[in-house]
Amino acid sequence: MKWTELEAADCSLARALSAVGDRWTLLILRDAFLKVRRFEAFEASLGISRRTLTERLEALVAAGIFERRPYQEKPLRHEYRLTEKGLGLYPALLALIHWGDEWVAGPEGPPVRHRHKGCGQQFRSVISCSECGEPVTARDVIAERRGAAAG
Amino acid sequence: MKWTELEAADCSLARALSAVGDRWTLLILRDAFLKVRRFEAFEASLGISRRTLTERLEALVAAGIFERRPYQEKPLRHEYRLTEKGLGLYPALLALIHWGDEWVAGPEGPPVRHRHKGCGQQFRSVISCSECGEPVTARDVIAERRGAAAG
DNA sequence: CCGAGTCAGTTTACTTTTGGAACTGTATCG
DNA sequence: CGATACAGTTCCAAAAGTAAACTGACTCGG
Repeated sequence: MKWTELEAADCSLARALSAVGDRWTLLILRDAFLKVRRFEAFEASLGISRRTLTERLEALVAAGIFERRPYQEKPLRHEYRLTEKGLGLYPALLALIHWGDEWVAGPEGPPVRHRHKGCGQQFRSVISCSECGEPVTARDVIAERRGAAAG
Repeated sequence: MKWTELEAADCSLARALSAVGDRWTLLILRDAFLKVRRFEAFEASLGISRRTLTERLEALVAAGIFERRPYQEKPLRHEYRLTEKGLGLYPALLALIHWGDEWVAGPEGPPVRHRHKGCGQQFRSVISCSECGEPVTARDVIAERRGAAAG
């Protein structure tokens, strides 16, 4: 199977992954959420090869997750900024980070804490139900395929 | 950079990705949450090459995300089941799926809907603050590095 | 004006990973 | 006995990734 085929799959996860389901891509997004915007800054922060970085940035722009916009002329230089679509990935990143905090953190605990501007507290992300507001785990959910019910 | 180095990074996302940050791995997990457990079943469902599937399953077992347990003797056969650590990835998967639903679904809308056993309703996942319960977006969060504050 | 430095890539040569198909080995079924 | 099921393993070619050097527009200091 090729990754272009995945895009056409009738599965939101497969489609999401065809856009961002790659090791480097997710790390690039992490940096983007930490305000990294320029080619050299991504390279320095990640240790990614320049060729691969070029490819990933192009793909993310093509996917509408980054916007490539000039930040100076003479010489013309561009920076990469998250679009609304890109910002929408934040919950997924946060969920992954908090899984990492819980299951694979070192002895010193999570390296980064997150503070909620709204209430001023350090927090963990909680996934909850849009309808009743209760927290949701894998065991609380039934997946139903369009049309018929399914496991 | 090699992916073994990533594991040692002082970043929960990097560590999480060193375990599951790969296109196939996430799709394997999707199937696992849909009760797929056997080698041939994963292969048929995914269209992954047998070699790559073998590798990924071994890595997931080594990471403690899958447990490999016999389901028959004569001939001895094993199945792959999610551990608690693996089940803990559900919020991240769900967040990614709902991002896919919102941003990359086809004209017919999301292929799979999720129903909450607790309240019986179809729902979307909402990421919220563990302290105040309010929904959280990228703009509501300040990341603070261990020790000192940071952007 | 010259040489060094900055930034964003592109090119080249080499290594690693992946895909796909065939092969292995145990066991059951008819 | 031959066919089928299952879970891999092995082989080779193709694709993707790496590091390092190169390009090209421009700025700055002297």
